[in-house]
Amino acid sequence: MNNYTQMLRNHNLKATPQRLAIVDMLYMHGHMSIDALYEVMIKKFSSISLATIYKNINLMLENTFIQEVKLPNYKSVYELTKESHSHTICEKCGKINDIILDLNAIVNTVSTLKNFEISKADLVLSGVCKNCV
Amino acid sequence: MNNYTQMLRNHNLKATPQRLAIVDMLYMHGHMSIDALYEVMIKKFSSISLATIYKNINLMLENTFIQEVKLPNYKSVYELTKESHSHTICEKCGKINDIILDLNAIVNTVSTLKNFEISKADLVLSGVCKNCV
DNA sequence: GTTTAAAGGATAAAAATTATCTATAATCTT
DNA sequence: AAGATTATAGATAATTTTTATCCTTTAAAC
Repeated sequence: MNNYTQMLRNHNLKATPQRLAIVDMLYMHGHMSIDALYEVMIKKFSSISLATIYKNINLMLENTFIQEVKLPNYKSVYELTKESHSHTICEKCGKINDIILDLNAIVNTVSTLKNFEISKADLVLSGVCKNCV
Repeated sequence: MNNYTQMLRNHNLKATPQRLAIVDMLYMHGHMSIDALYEVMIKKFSSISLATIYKNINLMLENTFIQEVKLPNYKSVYELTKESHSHTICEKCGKINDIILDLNAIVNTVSTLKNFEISKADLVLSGVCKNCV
């Protein structure tokens, strides 16, 4: 039994082949839209329903097994939950990357300045990656 | 002729009453979803079509007269284009606020570290505002 | 005022997402 | 390991969201 099986069960999710494949795809690709996910899944499960993709994505979101990443000008993508991080997106090639940044200074500033208790900071940096300049 | 009339024309948009009202609503409310906008607009223009809202929002986006703000767990909201800024959103009351933060340190770090030319930084801070603690 | 080009409203169409229902498969119990 | 239990997959319909079309009206230019 691989580790995703157990991880899914720990989140009260049955480890179905479809689900394991979704998790596997997200792990391999890093970030995927619903469409992209359906496209790769249909290759493995020729009769998979789009509803199954949606249902599973929503369930996994509720169980914080995965996270939604909202991007300017693009559709949302989904990724496995991991250490808190930010994202870069290349406006030329569309490549999305994780990047771990220390946002403590900013978070602290806002907390004290505005009396706003921050629980989460979502940062997306848009631009041009080194391969596209 | 008020200033929005001229501003719309500068963006090659005819200054129709509906458009002026949309701009006015965005100015007054700061951030509005499509639904919220339609709700207030129907009060002024009892026969306005939802399509008109969508068409205008999309046109104004293309002309960068307004900006879309994508928020975790919420629908997108729209705001008049102004000086670059970040957002806070209260998880209790849903209130969205603008906040001007200096992200230069972070932007520079990423630029040099990852060779990524940043053109835009979208930051949303989720948490609890001072009124909701 | 007349012309013209764009925009509004009504509506249909398309796209995206969610709900329903039944057979099946995963997990639990023994 | 076999049977009982429960959640899930798939098919499909329904709903929601967004866009397109078509014709009439209106803003802006002359």
